[in-house]
Amino acid sequence: MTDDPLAFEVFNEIGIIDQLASAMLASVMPAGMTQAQFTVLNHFVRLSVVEKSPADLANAFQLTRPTMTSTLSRMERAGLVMIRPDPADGRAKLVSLTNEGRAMRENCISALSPLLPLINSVVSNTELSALLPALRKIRVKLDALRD
Amino acid sequence: MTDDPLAFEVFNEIGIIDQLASAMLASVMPAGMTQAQFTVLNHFVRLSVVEKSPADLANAFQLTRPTMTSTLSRMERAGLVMIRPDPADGRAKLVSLTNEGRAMRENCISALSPLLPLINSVVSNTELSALLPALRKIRVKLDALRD
DNA sequence: TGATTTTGATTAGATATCAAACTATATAGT
DNA sequence: ACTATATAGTTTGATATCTAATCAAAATCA
Repeated sequence: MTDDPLAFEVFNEIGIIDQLASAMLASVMPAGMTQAQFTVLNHFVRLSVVEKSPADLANAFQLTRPTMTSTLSRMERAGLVMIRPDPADGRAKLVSLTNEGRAMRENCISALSPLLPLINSVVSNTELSALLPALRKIRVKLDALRD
Repeated sequence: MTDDPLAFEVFNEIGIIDQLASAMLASVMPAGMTQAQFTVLNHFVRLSVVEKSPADLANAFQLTRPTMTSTLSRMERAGLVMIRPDPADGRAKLVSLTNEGRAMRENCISALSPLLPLINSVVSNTELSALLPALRKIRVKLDALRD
């Protein structure tokens, strides 16, 4: 059906899967919540981060600083994060979660859990385990290539 | 490091890979060209499609019709496609490639080819072959889930 | 036939994303 | 110290994407 190079076919499948998975995720999220914002909330909680600069956050997610500025502004407006000037660096700022942000993260986690059985009905954990190391390796190397 | 459900980790890796791969792709594309538009050009050429409605295109790429309207408008403005009313259905339209569109697709293909050796330096074709069937299966089943 | 529902395309309004350009502060180099 | 360079954040302007709402035409059905 296609005579694309193998790599392009693989990346094409990956793109479609990402799109479908993101759509599923978005459809169960609390109103107003997005994947980008959830990722930020989750980062703080999972890594027990207290304060982090927008630039560090952008780096952590492989996003540009303008993108992070934009997402953080929305989150601040929604009361999910607090942003203050960095006392040690006149250029920088420091972002931290509010209680509301932590609560919203909990809501998201709860909202996400019904997805798991659905996904497991589609792919077994065995298959996922087989996939994960290969994907991780590709991600790491692809990331390293950006130079 | 994480105790996320396996599925979330896999989808997370897939998301990052998609982002990195898309960025690589975008960086070599001819000026003004985007992945979304290339996908449309490629679809017409690869499947030898002559004319197709925006709705059919949207379906083919799992996109909403408004998204397709938007992309097609830009492509029409850029002279890459022609859009005419469907004589057989008063609601519908028919999209076809212009010569300029075909030429642009060729340019994109040429621009993309230098990426292959780069990618192959990161993942072998053996690994890609191993991955493809599993990814394809997940994509198909995930797609079928949208109901 | 006439009313209801479905479908195709668009518009409006939102978020996410990027690159390029700008401002302000910090760091490095001479 | 002074200049040049690098870094942090933002603004601007673009594309892609979504949902919700609208309009027109087709298909269904009663």
